[in-house]
Amino acid sequence: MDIFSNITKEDLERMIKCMNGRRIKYKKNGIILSSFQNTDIIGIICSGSADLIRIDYNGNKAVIESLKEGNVFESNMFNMDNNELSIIALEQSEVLFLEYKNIINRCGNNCSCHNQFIDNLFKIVISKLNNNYKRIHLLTQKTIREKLLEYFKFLANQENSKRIRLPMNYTALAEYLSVDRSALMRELKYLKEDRVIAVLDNRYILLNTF
Amino acid sequence: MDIFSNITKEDLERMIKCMNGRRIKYKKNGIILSSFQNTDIIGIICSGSADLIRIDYNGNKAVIESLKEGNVFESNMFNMDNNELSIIALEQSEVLFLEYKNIINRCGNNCSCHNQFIDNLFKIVISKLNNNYKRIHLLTQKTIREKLLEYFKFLANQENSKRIRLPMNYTALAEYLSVDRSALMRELKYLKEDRVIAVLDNRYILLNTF
DNA sequence: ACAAACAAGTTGCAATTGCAACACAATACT
DNA sequence: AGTATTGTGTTGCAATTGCAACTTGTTTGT
Repeated sequence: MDIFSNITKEDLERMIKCMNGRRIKYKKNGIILSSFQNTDIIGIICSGSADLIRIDYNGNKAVIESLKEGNVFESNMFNMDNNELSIIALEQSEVLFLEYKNIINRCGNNCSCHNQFIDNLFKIVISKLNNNYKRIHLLTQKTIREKLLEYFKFLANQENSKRIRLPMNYTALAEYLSVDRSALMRELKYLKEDRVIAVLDNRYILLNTF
Repeated sequence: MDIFSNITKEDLERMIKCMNGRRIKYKKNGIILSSFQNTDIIGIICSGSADLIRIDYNGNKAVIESLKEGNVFESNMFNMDNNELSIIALEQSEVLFLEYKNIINRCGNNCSCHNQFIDNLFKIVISKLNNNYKRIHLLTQKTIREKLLEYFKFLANQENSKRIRLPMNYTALAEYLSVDRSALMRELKYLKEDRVIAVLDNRYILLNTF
């Protein structure tokens, strides 16, 4: 899902001007956005990567969203609660900022590319929403076994096959499911012993139930 | 957050026509939308209430979102995965359907109310996203105690007071945090014993830490 | 006003899980 | 090529949690 899909290069350049676009470079650990600024903007990671993090009342940092090249963030979210949200560059990165009000209230030209842009943006946000619902579904499963099986079934459904490939390593999966890594490994072992799954080489898993 | 805020009644009526609006009444348990239909629409609950539910591979129903009067749902989400999502009326309800394509590609009139509508819609979706991130933050806490305290701190921050009012009952809270209700009650008791919180009459709680 | 339905509160016990502390394999770094 | 870092896999043990089975309040409906 690309924010610029179905938009020609010429239209794009014109539109970026129209939306008061500014490209800014950040060093590693640079603060791309924090709750203190409260401008409504849309940001696009042109190169590099960044994390959207929440700093909670105890000072703990939690990664809410990982942003990679081409990904989009919406600053509107920042003013919602008194939550301290920040976006931090993980490496040397370039970000394109667009003004929210110029996205919503388009210029007089009524260019169709602008509609396409809003369509893309809306679909990106909806897809984020959907990812969240999925994760919530997994997190609300009672046992690690259930979390794993539901996750595997998501993948199997997506790939339309009993043979699935994990898109992340076990350490990351444990974090995603919010369980202890060693406990996850143990449960995987039990699942193998019970012949519910078979782990093939590398990161491939075969589901015996579907 | 109202989808029609800052839009006059006259503009509204015009716009609804423009977006091919259709009002449909449903009986209790009526299917407002299911994954099988794949039209891109925005739905608004005019009266009554409904649940957005996921039916998983075992046939278990999980409520993803509770929709009340004035709330909005986006059917775009339905075509994302092979997930079986449905919206079911919980009581006699009326729903206004608007065509997504007519929302994005506006009519020639270039009316400002249309921009306002897109602004409202976008902010609603962003606020849903934000609610999800909050819930994920709570669900990823390791212990019931941490879940409760983070939840209380959200509320205290929102109300800017150590004295908070729970917006739901304990049964609903246990479900929201995905923990056993009796275990939640037990943890509340421990929190009281440890003087971390004090439970006032009804549903008011006083936080001793902040 | 009464019953029925729902919510709060309690507790023993067993199952699940997190934690700590490892060994070992794979990858990345210089 | 050798070292440092990161990921995998294992296990004992203690802490947390879910479950079951209750009792006691509190609402709601007729």
